[in-house]
Amino acid sequence: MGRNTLGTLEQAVMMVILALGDGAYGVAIRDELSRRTRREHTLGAVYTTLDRLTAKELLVSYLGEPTPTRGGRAKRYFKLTGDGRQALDHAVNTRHELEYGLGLAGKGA
Amino acid sequence: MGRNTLGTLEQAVMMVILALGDGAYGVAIRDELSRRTRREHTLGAVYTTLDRLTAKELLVSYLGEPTPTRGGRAKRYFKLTGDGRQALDHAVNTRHELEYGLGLAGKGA
DNA sequence: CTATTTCTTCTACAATGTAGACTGATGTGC
DNA sequence: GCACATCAGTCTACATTGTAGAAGAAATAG
Repeated sequence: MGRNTLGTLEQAVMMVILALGDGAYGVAIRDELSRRTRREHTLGAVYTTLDRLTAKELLVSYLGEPTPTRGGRAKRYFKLTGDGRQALDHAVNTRHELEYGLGLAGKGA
Repeated sequence: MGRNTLGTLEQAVMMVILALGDGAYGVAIRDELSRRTRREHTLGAVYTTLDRLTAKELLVSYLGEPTPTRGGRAKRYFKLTGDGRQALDHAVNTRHELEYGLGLAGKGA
């Protein structure tokens, strides 16, 4: 139990959580993820990933207060753990190592 | 037939193929991949990925001449197709979109 | 108290990741 | 030629990730 290779979605979700700072809960993560990847993602897919990352202790979650809006039940917020941060950094480094020397684009549509 | 999300290994293999240019055949790909990711990969794992990418027409392969070294049988070389190049570029762009604004490291251990 | 909205959990299956055994093709040295 | 060491690629099987959609729980409005 130590082999740690993050999948594409896993990395994406972790990055989105960093981007959202506080306020990183299920629905918000899903929306920001869809926005940044220009692609729809279902809540189920996102939560599954969130759960697995939490099980691997790369994320931790805590419950917030319910907001006084209709249906505003308590949200579960997520943030990276030290291990999570480390795993993500490692993935980013590996990525750079792979891209090194290639003339890969970087412009969007 | 349109769903196109490249996995971590798939992207890595494609990048390594670009990095190797000509000379991108199984064993060489495995070695360069292991070197860049600082991690061992088995031939089986690499070939499986190579086959799947070929099936998706993101790669094409062609046989080379046998080299006159002991056991030097003919190698199967791989290169990206137009679709492959496009899929990789897309993945890279999405990645940048995700990293945008985060202060992610870039230095290795 | 039931309808509706917001958010989360559960279940199931498809796609990717990974390992290791197995097969085929060459040369080497007797 | 024959047994063997090498280099390369194929096949099989199972673990981990990706993805969807249905179901469940909490909250407010009326």
